[in-house]
Amino acid sequence: MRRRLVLNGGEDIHRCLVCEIRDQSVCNAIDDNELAILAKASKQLSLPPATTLIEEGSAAQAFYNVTAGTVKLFKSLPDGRRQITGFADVGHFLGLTNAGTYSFGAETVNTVQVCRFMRPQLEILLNDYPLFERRLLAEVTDELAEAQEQMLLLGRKTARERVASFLLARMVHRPCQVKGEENIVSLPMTRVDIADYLGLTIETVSRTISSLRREKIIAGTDHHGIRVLSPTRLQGLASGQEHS
Amino acid sequence: MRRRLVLNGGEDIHRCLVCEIRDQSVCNAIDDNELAILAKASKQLSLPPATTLIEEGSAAQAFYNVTAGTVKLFKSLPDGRRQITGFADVGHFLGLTNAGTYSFGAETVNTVQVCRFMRPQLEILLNDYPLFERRLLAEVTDELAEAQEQMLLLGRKTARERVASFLLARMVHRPCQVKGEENIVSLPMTRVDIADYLGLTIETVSRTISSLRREKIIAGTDHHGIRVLSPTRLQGLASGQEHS
DNA sequence: CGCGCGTTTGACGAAGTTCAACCCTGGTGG
DNA sequence: CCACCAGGGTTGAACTTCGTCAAACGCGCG
Repeated sequence: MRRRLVLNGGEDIHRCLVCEIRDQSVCNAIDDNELAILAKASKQLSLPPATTLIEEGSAAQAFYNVTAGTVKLFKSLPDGRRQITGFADVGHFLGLTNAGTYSFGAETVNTVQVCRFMRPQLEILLNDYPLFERRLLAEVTDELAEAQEQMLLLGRKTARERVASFLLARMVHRPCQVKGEENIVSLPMTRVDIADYLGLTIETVSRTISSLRREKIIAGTDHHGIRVLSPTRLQGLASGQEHS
Repeated sequence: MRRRLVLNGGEDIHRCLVCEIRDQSVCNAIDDNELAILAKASKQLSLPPATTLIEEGSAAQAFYNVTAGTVKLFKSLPDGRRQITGFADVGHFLGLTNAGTYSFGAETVNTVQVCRFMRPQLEILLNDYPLFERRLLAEVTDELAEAQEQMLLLGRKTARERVASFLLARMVHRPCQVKGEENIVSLPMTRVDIADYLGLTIETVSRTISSLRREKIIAGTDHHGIRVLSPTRLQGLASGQEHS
């Protein structure tokens, strides 16, 4: 069953070997001395902002691993209403599906680098490397837990709670490494994207952020960066402990 | 690596062998002549309505496969607001998680039969039967797609569209087999559960159903059964094509 | 019979959307 | 070099949908 792929050059294996985010992603399930196979199975792409990676309803042909930047995943209604179901950033994969077609769309938010695996290659990896499959199962299970948390947000939280949850999640999940700048939240996406992610309108998002700013819970650096002044109060807001 | 479990009786293997819903579930990944191992790894439980299967935040010790009835999965906020993230019925599993604790709760809706796998046993099955793991990956991937669809509903659909989507999903996904009763939707759960699933209040759910009834799109049999008179119009409503 | 639970219906109010105007910033071209 | 323009963001006022509160209904069960 195991099929060996022949290595045709030195640069391919080099790519995966020096990949800085390998141990953040599913690729860390492949052994160091087998990286040639991984490198051969995938192709690295660099994509400008607002590039469509996946067209909703199109044939499922590829699987992507994000190595730089942020990709938004979404579903739409015929009349154009859109719900962003998640942001895939460094270390996350996208494009897994059982059906023959994608049930969702994907578009780059900023400049993005991905490794693309065509479906047959992915199948081979799954078959040959049990650890890879296990790691993928773990990853999908995590995604599902996140999706459930988001359903709670969309179904039961107020606008304030949604925005607070969003900022908090981005703060803890993607901390700014710069010393003394720990509580800076980076928001590469536009207000439209945030609104479509939180199930609100851009006006409500804008008003809510302004309101949090007036209350000194956050402070704006610019439109794509926010400093959290009181993580505690933000946490309280996010879990709905404002009035109780 | 493969560990053989010893069979200690005839009835255990019999249970899985005669299991009528096996090929609807992850268990169909296990070969007929290996069913003894499956039977040994699991225990069948019968549970009355409103039984807590999983306590939110408790230690993750077991994995369940539903063989009869319906289980609701949910997440809650400290003040009691609740979001039902899905209903697991015949053939579906529940209880998979990466973390050591469950991030969600689970409770039976009606009388339920489950097969319970303790975590160590599940690990063994995953390690020894690649097909089982593959099947589970497929199942979780499907769950994720469903979750995304539900996010679209919760974030972007109106009350009418939500109720229509819900009824339609239950109709196509769980057709009534009785001849001449094809368009009967069974609703084992209460209005509270429906509301908590759709991100609405019981009053709004009730009003919306009444409204659909007045418009002759559906007809009520009793409170836990509804006949769909016009699947086409329901479909139109569900996808938001009312005004366009 | 009467109690309790789940459901339905109505009147009212609040949260968030819609519509519209305005502002700010960065890029382009005269 | 600066004016203009376009796209994203903010703010305000009116409106709509859905939630809240309250009352009544119906059904099953002790």
